[in-house]
Amino acid sequence: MNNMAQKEAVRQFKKGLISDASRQLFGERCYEEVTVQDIADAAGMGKATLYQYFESKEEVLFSLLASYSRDVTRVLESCCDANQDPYTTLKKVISLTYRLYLKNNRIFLAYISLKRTAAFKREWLEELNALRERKFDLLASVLEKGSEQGVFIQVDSRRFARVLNNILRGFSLEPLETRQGEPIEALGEDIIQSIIFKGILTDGED
Amino acid sequence: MNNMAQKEAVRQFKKGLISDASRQLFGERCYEEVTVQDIADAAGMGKATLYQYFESKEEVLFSLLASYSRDVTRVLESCCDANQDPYTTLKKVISLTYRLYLKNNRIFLAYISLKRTAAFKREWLEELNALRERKFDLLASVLEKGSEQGVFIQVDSRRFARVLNNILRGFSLEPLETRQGEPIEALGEDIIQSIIFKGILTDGED
Amino acid sequence: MNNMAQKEAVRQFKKGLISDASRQLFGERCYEEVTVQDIADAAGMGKATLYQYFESKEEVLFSLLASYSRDVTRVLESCCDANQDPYTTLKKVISLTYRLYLKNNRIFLAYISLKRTAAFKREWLEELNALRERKFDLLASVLEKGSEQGVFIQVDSRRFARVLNNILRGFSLEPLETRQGEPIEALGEDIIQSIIFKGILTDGED
Amino acid sequence: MNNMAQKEAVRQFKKGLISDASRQLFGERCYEEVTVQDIADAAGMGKATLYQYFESKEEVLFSLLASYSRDVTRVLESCCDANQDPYTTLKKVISLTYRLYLKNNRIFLAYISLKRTAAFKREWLEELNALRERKFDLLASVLEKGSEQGVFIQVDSRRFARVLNNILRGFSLEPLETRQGEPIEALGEDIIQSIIFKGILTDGED
DNA sequence: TATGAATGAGTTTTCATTCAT
DNA sequence: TATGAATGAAAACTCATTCAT
Repeated sequence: MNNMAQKEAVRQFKKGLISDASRQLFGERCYEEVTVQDIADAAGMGKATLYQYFESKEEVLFSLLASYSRDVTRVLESCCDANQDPYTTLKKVISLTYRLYLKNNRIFLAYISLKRTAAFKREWLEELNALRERKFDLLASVLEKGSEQGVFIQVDSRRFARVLNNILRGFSLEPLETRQGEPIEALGEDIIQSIIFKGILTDGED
Repeated sequence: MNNMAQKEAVRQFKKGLISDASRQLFGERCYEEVTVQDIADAAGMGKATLYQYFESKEEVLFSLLASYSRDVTRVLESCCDANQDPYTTLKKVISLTYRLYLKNNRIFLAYISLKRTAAFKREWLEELNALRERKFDLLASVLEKGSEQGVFIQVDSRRFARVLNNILRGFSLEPLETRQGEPIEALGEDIIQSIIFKGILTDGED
Repeated sequence: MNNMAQKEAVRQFKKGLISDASRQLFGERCYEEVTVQDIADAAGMGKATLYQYFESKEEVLFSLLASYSRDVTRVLESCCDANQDPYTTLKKVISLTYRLYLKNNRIFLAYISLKRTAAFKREWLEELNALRERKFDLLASVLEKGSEQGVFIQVDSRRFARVLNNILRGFSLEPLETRQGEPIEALGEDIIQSIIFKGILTDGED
Repeated sequence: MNNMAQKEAVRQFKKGLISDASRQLFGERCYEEVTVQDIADAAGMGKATLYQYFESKEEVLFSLLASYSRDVTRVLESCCDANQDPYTTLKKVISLTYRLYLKNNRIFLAYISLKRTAAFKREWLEELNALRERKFDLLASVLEKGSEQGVFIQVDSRRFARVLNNILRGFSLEPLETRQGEPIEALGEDIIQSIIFKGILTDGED
């Protein structure tokens, strides 16, 4: 019978409730400030119930990180599959990646804080590192293709990927730095794209 | 009398001991992981003594942030004063700012977490915001000058400054994201400079 | 109708499954360390099902204690019935009782801890006390018979029974005190019997 | 200056307050039932203060166990030093050891429960094992001397010591088994001594 | 002024028991 | 009847901050 499958579906649905609640909360406040009780309340369940789905508060964060990383990878994969010219591909990559980064900026911050602690399991770290590697592989492949075609400059594509990643990360953190409640006019994607592609010089000086 | 000035000097010296110790510790571990006891030990004094110089752990962080922001401002000011061509000036600005950001990346992270909390006094926030404004003013002035001279592209110089700041911030956080103990070959300043100035396109496409 | 009896038989059978499982577990780990989930798992049923047969974890322990006490009583009764000479009878009593104590030493420990708590029902305590009384009656009767026949020393047979009980209890706890994994050569029953019967003096000093 | 010594003395005094309070509480209720808050309250201090003197609840128990074991050892040493005939010595040993065991019976029980857990540090176990060894050495030496002089029976003195220890332990636990509030007339030491020395047979049967 | 000592508020996690199917 | 899921109560422990000397 598909009783088993249904059970698992329900279970995944409930895990989803917890994930959604925590995603929301971690998006508003930082990891340490959000208590397990908060998450349970927001997910509409008892605190102990949460522990039936996640073994610890850290695992809740991990599941969010993994899901977010998988999203990034998926986005990159679909961009690559599209098989367009490197320039168009990269424009899309930048746009989609930036939006994902922006949405999860506080979770990324929590990751940086927690990954060194003992509570953060080695296997989680390895899974996230693997996803990270995959991300860089995909990013590098796009860049390499562009280099080969003479569209992008010639640089070690791996370093190139790191550069791109760092730039996007930097942009994604800006909203956290500026005072909440005083929303600065968002930095349009156009300017980001422009800088990345063309730099700030008007002309080939240097 | 001179006695008063001397006392104040001693006081500032002791505050400096605490600042130095905490700068060191916050550079190694994240804000939450460093205890007040750790700082007091590293500063060579009792825990209670620390509270004679700073009203709270948060104020210690604030003082570090303020000092670091003032350093950035000072760097920018000296670059501007040098009165060189915009391109040379900006190269220096990027190099020096990036280094300061890199050195204080963990402190910046703590700032993001804490600035919204009640423990972080409004007046501190205002002081830091003022320093931030000053930084952007200086950055924008450099960029504007370059734009006027036709060396840099024409963009709202304020947005331009934010772009630059975000990019440098992004690069400065990379060491925190990569797995400790597996030191990646650092991303040279040259590539950062190159991207910022010239972008990644080989040629004026788009 | 027979249906009723059969139902009750099934019920008793299931209770037996739980008892057997818990006896096994309480023999390996202490009461607090064994969870209700552990017992249910070992008994091959759901946790909630267990509560259809026992009202609480404490009652599971109680049933074990009662069963064990009844075993002791039964052993004593059979020894007395055998109608052998007091010395032979007592030797058998000591041997069999010691073995039962040894096997249930951890359960006895749990009993001591729990019997004062509110969760341990007064009626259970009374039932166990009654069984205890019965045990002492039987023990005392054996000893008294021996005293009357001049084989055993003359002491208040009730106190005598307590002495015997305490000595056997003491021996039965030794395996719990010694470091697990470093199994000491077990203290043979012979030496226990010898001490109890003849003491440690070679000769009637004092 | 003896400032340092005085500080240490005060510290030891405070540790003593905690030890005394916990000894009292662990004597009344079992280890699990006594909370850290209970101990702190009884010692007249805050919960966190207790953690300045002991690193964990387990360490409080350990210190009690160690102190009690040292007491036993000290008693045995003083008995041996007295250099009296083995019989007199052993009588004293039994009497004093029994009293110490009786006083600490519930703590001993807690030890049995906890020693296998991870929270109970290996070094504590080793220290207690060493004290235990020392106890058996002393006990064995008394018994051996008696055996050599032909006063006590000839048995491997080490096994002999274990026998004695087990018997005394058994007696010491009786008060825990009987229903509190219904104090049975205590089993006099005379009968314990008598059994140990002369056994229960009137005469050399077997 | 300098400081060790004291502390309460707060957090994660476990587990026996009940509920809903 | 059988059971997985839900849960509140409880407990150990930490740490920034204050107190007393």
